Amino acid sequence: MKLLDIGVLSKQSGVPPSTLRYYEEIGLIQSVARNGLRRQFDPPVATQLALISLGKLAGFSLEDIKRMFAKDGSPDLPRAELHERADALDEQIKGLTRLRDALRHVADCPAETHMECPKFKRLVQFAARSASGRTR
Amino acid sequence: MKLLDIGVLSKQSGVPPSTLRYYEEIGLIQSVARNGLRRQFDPPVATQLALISLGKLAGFSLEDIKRMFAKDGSPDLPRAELHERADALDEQIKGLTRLRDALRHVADCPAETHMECPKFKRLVQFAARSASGRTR
DNA sequence: CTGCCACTTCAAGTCAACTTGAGGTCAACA
DNA sequence: TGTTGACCTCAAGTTGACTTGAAGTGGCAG
Repeated sequence: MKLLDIGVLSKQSGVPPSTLRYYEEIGLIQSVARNGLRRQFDPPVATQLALISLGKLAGFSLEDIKRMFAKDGSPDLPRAELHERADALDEQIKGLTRLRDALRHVADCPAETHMECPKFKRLVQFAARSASGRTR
Repeated sequence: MKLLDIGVLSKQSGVPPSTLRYYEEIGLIQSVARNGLRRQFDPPVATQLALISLGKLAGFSLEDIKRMFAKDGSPDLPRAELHERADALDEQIKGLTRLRDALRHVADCPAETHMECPKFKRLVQFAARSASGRTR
């Protein structure tokens, strides 16, 4: 199997080498060899990095993410918890969707006073409610 | 108009008083009066707080959020930028949706080796791609 | 064989977003 | 009138996620 030099992986993934080293230090990813000094990674690490960036996007801490995946990078949670996470994501998606709708409403609504606009308030309160099943 | 004591607002919104003071310090919200020592807030601040928590959920920094809203808390961006933000949210929602789908797939897929499963990889790579229009 | 450059380690620094602690104040209740 | 409790200020501490800097190394290009 062809290995990826840290520099190559970094370029490919957009993640700086310092961050890759940091991720390895905290056990989030693993290098499998060295070429001289240089870390070499298995290609699937690229998928892992994609997963990590998604996890961050979803607001998970690196610790959370670490707990969600085995060292080979494949998800490592009991079925039930996976569904729980997925459900939580659904909630979050709902919140973001309503925030988006609120922004679009504001862009199109001629009213001066959005804080008083019932439609706006409804959108925001609703959105915040579904958002309050918190992650961070 | 009835004002809210910081303690009341805190209880109502779930945001600790220390955080409310901090938010005021950085100019994100404003108290309008004091009762003795105690800060008093206008009720619409509650809506502002909802908006702030949504913004954080979406991965915006407090600085970003501050720039997006006028001091009265109503969104304060040119129309075009509002649409841009909304579009960015759409991208983020797509990413999260695919992450969710990936998690559900894993929960239901009997394969041992998700990192090799083409469906899983496809979901993740796709998701990461739409996520890379970055926010933070 | 000599540079060069991207890597290496390790410690320390940075930034955002809060929280905590010390020492003080006020109003309301017993 | 005195005590209580929730607030006040201001400075310093904390946590997570990195980045930066100093001092060193290894392989490849010329």
